[in-house]
Amino acid sequence: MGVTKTEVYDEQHNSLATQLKALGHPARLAIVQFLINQKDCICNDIVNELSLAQPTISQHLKELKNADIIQGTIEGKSICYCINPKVIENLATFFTSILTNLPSDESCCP
Amino acid sequence: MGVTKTEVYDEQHNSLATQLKALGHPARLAIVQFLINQKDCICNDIVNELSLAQPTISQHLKELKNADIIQGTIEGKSICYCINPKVIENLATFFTSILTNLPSDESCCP
DNA sequence: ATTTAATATCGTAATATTGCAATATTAAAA
DNA sequence: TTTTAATATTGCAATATTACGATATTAAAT
Repeated sequence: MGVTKTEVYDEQHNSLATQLKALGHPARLAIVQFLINQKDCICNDIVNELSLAQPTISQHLKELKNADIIQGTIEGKSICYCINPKVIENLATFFTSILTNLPSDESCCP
Repeated sequence: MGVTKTEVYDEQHNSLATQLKALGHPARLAIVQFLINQKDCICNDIVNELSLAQPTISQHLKELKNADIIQGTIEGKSICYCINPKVIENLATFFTSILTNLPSDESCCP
């Protein structure tokens, strides 16, 4: 039916999935990378960085914002976007905690 | 046009995106969680854990395997799946490195 | 050899995503 | 006030994803 059955999972998995899904596109990763590389968070000219049309990038930005990965405010005729450190911290914690919970014996699946 | 323009991005972003996308679904996160909770990697009965039909879970497992998140071998009439620690390590590193590269001044985007 | 149990594959319907041209919005600049 | 520049929204076509019933595969158990 093409629609994810979110009601079947717990809230933690659903929100994590939303964030990971938002980052699961190379354009959005490239945008995040670009935001990191910027010293201050003047996030102009993303369009010139990527070989995508402006509406496409705008759409990707919207999705990143919906997933709370980035946050932004309007600054005159441009926009100031930057990364939401909370979410990144959340994700970093998630993966490192998986790592620590993995069995040390890696030979179980040859 | 509905198709991601992978040729526009570098290889690092493309492969990272593949992994994140694979994890960007609550069912697949739940599967990963289940695999972690299992002490040894006998990964049976996932179907009974989730409220999804068996073909659906099989499909999700396939995607996790394609993205190299899990690895498995056939064990008689069942299958032994477990997590690929390399990829998780890779993702953990990615997010922690973002964290360290973030400006300490978080007040740039109010 | 037949049955059983676990998983995979096929086919298909419903829905979501991707990308962009055209157009709208908005606020600074002229 | 008109222009300009940056970004957002709309609409749409192409493609991908999600979910599952039906069926196939496979190897152990009977």
